[in-house]
Amino acid sequence: MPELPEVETVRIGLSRFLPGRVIASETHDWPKGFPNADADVQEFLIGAEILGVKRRAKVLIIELSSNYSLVIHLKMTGQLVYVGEGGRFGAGHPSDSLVGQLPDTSTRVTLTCTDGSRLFFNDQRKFGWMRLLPTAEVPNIDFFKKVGPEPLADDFTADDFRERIRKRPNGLIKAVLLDQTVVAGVGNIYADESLWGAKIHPAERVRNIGDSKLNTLFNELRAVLQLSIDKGGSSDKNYVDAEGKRGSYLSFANVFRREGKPCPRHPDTNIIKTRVAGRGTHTCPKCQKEPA
DNA sequence: CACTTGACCTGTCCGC
DNA sequence: TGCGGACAGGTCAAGT
Repeated sequence: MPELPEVETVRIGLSRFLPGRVIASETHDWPKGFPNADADVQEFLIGAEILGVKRRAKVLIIELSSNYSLVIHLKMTGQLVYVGEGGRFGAGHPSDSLVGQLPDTSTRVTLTCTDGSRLFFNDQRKFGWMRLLPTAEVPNIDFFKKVGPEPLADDFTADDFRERIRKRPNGLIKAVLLDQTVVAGVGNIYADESLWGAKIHPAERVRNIGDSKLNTLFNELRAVLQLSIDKGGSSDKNYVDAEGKRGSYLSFANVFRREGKPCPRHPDTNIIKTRVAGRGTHTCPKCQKEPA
């Protein structure tokens, strides 16, 4: 579920709560998702102070004073929820929250700090993972060696974007956008939203898309990602931020999960849902012309 | 090599 | 109400 804006929203939240806290204990029952040896956990996690929380692509990195880091991928249904010593932080309207009392049946890992606050790693579908690694080795994991540039980085330009996209001339543009080695952090929601913004059909081959369209796509992608971060990400079923709260981006979405509703540009034309590159795909048949 | 498809899991929703 | 099948926001491995 979580794409770049959701993971970034979690990072921002965790950065407010975690630094300075010291990990007192850890429990998990999930050898596949968190396979580190108990001895490493004892030596490098327990007693360590949390220094900071970083993000690269859709991966979170919690840096520890032991010179180790927790590296976490939420995949489709992962959540990282922090519960302060006095209970949940930021308890707003119940409708803001998608999680109840924790731990629950989806809780895979629980970290307890010396002040009694806790961090829960929940993951209903168990696709996510967590690794305790030496901080110096984090950039060397396979995923980071292959992953593309951050689309919101100041030095990432439209020229860079086109150059990377054009290395895959025969690819469907949506499949290329979703490929993490081309650009980091784009998933199904923001692929559909940015392609609608640029009026490009997701099944169009890259070689059939002109430079000006790719430039528009670059601008739309960055705008959509930034807007979603500003709105706290997209919550459909599972995603919540570090306080267990929903994000509101989907109420601003133009096509995603809006099948059967009118296209914002064409009130007389309804959004349709199809399948492109093996993924559910939302388009306006009027402004995104299907390739011949 | 470039591209596509299925597998990994669990839960939910939809049609019969 | 019960049951089977399709589907869900991500990545990899294996297939063509």
